[in-house]
Amino acid sequence: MEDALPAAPAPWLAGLNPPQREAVETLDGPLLVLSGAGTGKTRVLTARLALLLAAKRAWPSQILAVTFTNRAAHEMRERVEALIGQMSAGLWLGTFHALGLRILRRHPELAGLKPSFSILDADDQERLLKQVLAEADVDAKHWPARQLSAIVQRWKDKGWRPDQVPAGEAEYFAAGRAPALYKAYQERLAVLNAVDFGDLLLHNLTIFQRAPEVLERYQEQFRYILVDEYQDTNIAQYLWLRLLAQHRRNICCVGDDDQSIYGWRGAEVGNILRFENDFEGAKIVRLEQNYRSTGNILGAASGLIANNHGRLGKTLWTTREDSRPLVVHTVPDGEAEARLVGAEIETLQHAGIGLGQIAVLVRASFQTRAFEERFVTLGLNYRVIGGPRFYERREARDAIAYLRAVLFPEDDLAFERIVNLPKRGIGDATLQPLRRLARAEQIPLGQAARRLVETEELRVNARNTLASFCRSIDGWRARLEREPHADLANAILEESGYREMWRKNKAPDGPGRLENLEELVQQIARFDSLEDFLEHVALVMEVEGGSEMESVSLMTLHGAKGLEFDIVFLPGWEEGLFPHQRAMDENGLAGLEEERRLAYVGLTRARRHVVVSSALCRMVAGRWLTPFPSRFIDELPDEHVERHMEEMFGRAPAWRYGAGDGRVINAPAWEVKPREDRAGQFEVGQRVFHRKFGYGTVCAIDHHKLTVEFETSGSKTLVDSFVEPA
DNA sequence: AATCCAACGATTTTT
DNA sequence: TCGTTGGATT
Repeated sequence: MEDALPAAPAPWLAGLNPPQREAVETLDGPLLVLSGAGTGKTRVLTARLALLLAAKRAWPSQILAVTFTNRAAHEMRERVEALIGQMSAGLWLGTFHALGLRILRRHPELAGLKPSFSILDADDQERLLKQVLAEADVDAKHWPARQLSAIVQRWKDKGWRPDQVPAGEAEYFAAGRAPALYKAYQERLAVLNAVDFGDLLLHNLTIFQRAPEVLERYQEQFRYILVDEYQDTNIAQYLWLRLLAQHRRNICCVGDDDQSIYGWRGAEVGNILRFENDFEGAKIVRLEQNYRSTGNILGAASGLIANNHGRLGKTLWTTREDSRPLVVHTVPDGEAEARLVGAEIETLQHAGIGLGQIAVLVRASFQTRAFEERFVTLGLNYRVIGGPRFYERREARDAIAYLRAVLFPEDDLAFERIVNLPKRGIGDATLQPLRRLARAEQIPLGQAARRLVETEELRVNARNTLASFCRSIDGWRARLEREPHADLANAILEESGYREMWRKNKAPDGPGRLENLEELVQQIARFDSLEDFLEHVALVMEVEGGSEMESVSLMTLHGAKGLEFDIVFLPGWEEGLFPHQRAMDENGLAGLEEERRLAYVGLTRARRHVVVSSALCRMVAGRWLTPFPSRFIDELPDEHVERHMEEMFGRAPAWRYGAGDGRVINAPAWEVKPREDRAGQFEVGQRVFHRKFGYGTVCAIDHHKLTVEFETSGSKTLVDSFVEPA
C-alpha cells in the first residue's frame, strides 16, 4: 500500500498547473488548499482521489470525502468515476449529514436509539417544538417555535448537547428557558426514536466520546480525509473532522475564506483561518490562477473584496484575454430594473448566447418576482432555482407521513399528521384522551389508539372511525411483504381517501397536487424499498432531473455558490437590501463583510460579463424606499467598470426599456442574429399540448403569456414556449 | 369541525 | 403589498 507515486504522469495529472499539482500530490499530512473562485478546486479534489486510489495509498473504503450539498457530492462522484471508473466504488463520499447518518446507523444503541430511528425534517422539528412549548406552558405567541428551532439548531451547530449550553446563552428566549426546552425536545425525540438533522452529527460526537474504541476504529479506517468548502464548516463538523483525523492526520481541506457566506447558520470562518494551529505542520497551497472569468471581472471582484479585513489573502489572476468592463446601471425603480434586465437578455439571446448561460442573482428571494413577471411577459424561459422543494410540498409530506405511519408503528408525528387526513371526524376531542393514554402508558399513539377503541371512553362514532383507521394501517403493514412497494404506496394513497380528498378539492392547485402524488409514486418505484426511499427523502429533498429547456436561471446569491454562467445580472445593489440592513444590524462589521463576500461570490460566478443594477426607488414590504446606491458599487475599481447614470433625472424614462425597443441599451459586441419571433403562433381556441399538463385549449393570450384550459389539470397561465400546437 | 377574516411580518437555507 | 397564520364564528 505504500507504493511510490507512479513514474509516468497519469492522465488525471495532465494539465494541472504547478500549485494544483502540488495540492494533488501532497498526500500525507494536513493540507489546506486555499482555492479562489474558478481556480479548479473540484478538479484538484477529484484528481487527488484518483491518485490516492491509483497509487494504492488506500482502498476506497479508507477514504472519507465530505461535501456540504448533495449536488457537490454527486458532481465529485461522477468526476471521479469518469477518471478511474469502478476503482472508486466503495468510497465514503457524501455530505456531512449522509456520512454522519451512515455511521449512526451502525451504532444507534450508543446514541440511545433503536435501529429503525427516523429522521425529522424542519417541518417535523417545528411541530414537535410547538408541542414542547405547549407542554411547558410557554406562550407560543410571544415565543414562536420557529425561533426556538433556530436557537436549537445553532446550539447543535456548536456541538452543544442540552447540558452543555453555557449559562447566559439565549437569556432572552422565554425568560431563559430555552436550554430546558431544548432538553425536553431531546427527550421527546428519544421517546419518538427520532433524530433531527443536527443530531446526525451531534450523536456521532456522543458516540465518539462514549465509545473511544469505536472512534479508534474509524480513525484507523479513514487513512485519508478530504473536505470540500471548508470555510462553511460549523463547530460540530469541525469537531467531527478533528476527531476522525487525529490519528492519521492525513486531512486535506479545500476552501476559500472569501467565499464564506453561511456565518448566519453557524459556519465558522475561524475554522479555515485557524487551520495551521489546529493541525500542526500543516502545509498551505494557494490556487490563484482563475480559469473562469475575464480580467475585468476578476479585477472588480478583487478590488471589492480587498475592503475586507482578516483575510488569508489571495491574488487571483488570469491569462484570459479581456473583453468588456462590468456595467453598472442606475434605474428608476424595481420594475424598470426588471425591464432593463429583460431587454438585455433578449439582446444577448439574439446575439447567440444561450439562456442557460445567463443568470440573475438576487440578494433576497422576494426580488425574483419582478423578474418572473417580466420574463413571462417577454416569453423568456426561466427557472427559479431554490424555491420550495418537491418533498417539502404538503401533498408529498402527507403521503410520506402515510408511509412512515405504516412502516414505523412508533412514529407518532406521522400518525398524528394523517389520523384525520382526509377529515375523518377525529378531532381534538379524540386526540386528547389518546395522547393522555399514550403518555401515561409510555406507548406510541398507534398502540394507544388500539387500546382506546376497546374502551368506552370515546363516543361511538369516533371510536368506530379510529378503529377502522387502525385496521387500515395494520392491513397496509401486512401487505408490505407481499406487494411491490410502489404499488402498495399507490394503494395506500387511494384506499386512505387521500387522493380523493384532492380530487374533490376545487382549488386551482388540486390537479397539480394529484400530479405530484403520481410523481411521488414514480420516484418510490426507483428505490428498492420504502425504507430506502424514506431515507433518501430525508437527506435529499430535491427530486433530480428538471426541465431540459434552455432557460435563464433566477436565484439568490447564496444559491449560486459553486455555479458559473457566461453572463450574470446582479440587481438590487442598494444600501439596506445589499448589503442587507439586518445583516449589519445583527452582526455589525462582520455582517457587512459577509455581505461583501456574497457580492464577491456573485461577481465571480460570471465568465464573460456582469451587469450590476441599482434602483432609486424600491417597494419593499409594501413601502417605498429611496435607498442610496450600495457601497459595493463604489468599491468596484473604476478601471473595470462602466457606469451608466443617464437613466437618472428622468432623461431616460422607464418606458424606454419596453419590450419592443429595449435593445438600444449596451448591445454587446457579439454578432446579432435575427429575432426568432414566436408571437402570433397561437390563437384563442387553439388546441395545444404541454409536456406535463397534457392537452388543453388556449383561452387568452397576452404577449407570450397564454392562459390555457387543460383537460386534466385545469386552467393555467404559462409562457407560450412551454406548449406546442396539438 | 370547517370556514372565514383580521392581524402580522416580510434575508440568506442545506441537510 | 401580499401571503400566511391563528382566532373567532357558524
